[in-house]
Amino acid sequence: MLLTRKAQYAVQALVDLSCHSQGKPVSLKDIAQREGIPLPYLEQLFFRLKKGLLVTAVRGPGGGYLLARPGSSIRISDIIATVEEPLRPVACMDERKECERNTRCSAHNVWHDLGARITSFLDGITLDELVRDARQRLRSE
Amino acid sequence: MLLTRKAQYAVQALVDLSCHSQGKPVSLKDIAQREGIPLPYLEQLFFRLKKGLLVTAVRGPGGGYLLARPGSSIRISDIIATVEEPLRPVACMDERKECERNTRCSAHNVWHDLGARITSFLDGITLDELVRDARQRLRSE
DNA sequence: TCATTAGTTGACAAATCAGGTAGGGTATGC
DNA sequence: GCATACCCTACCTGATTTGTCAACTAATGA
Repeated sequence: MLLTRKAQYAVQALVDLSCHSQGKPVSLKDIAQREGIPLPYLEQLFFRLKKGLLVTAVRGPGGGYLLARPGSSIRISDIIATVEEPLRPVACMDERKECERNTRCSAHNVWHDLGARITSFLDGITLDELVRDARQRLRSE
Repeated sequence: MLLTRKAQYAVQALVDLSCHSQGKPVSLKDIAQREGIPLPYLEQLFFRLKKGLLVTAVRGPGGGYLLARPGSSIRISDIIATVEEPLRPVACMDERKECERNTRCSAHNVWHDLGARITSFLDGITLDELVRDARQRLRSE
């Protein structure tokens, strides 16, 4: 599996946040309830999202989180990169330590190209696009 | 990670087999040595590959495995599908049991489209193409 | 000022899964 | 009849993911 729940949760939560914000902070409690995500787990995720400068926190009563920048400038790949380890189609594609069989691996190019396609696909979708989708779905129900 | 070692090993092993066969069976021992794959693990894989009708076995001394059909008709996606569980970009894309949040999941379409792209990419590459690559690499060394 | 809301942070437990091992078997050719 | 090589199942183990707990800090409103 390419993406773990972490990434799914993060994307869903940010769509939810964006949908329900209207300029005001949204509490994790609300997001957790609406999206069916365990609250403490969501807290961990938003801790990372904040460090990754995708959201800002507002403390105290009526507080919550806000998008740190417009949803049109947040790509799905940004979200994923913030909460997960770097994506890789196969184990040996890890950039940090070069695959010891790289040179002889007959399929190396395949994995490499596959990774590039995945990345470019996720680069091409913004949070706003998902929000629009979600709004449409809500309306049509 | 999208693909496990199982898939990598299987692809590599079949390329190796195809490269070294010349109509005669190739033993797993040889493949294991050349490719650096644990022999008992390779046996497990080829058990599946045989059930998946990608290879045929020849028993006894001088035996080994043969491709069950021409490498030009074996797609990378065939190999992967045979040894691994169905590919899925995220956990909830499992076809067997429908994701309970499918309907509300704001990112569902993204995961779905991503999966389709990955599959079509791997559908488009045949074993023979990899074999040609591998031969070229051997020659240029 | 004090109760309440809500984010902060680290430790840790449960579950899952990849990767590999063990250890039998069975067919074949010499 | 024995060495070779495939056949098949069951199991182990360590890493990772997922989720929980608990104690804390900060901000706000009554």
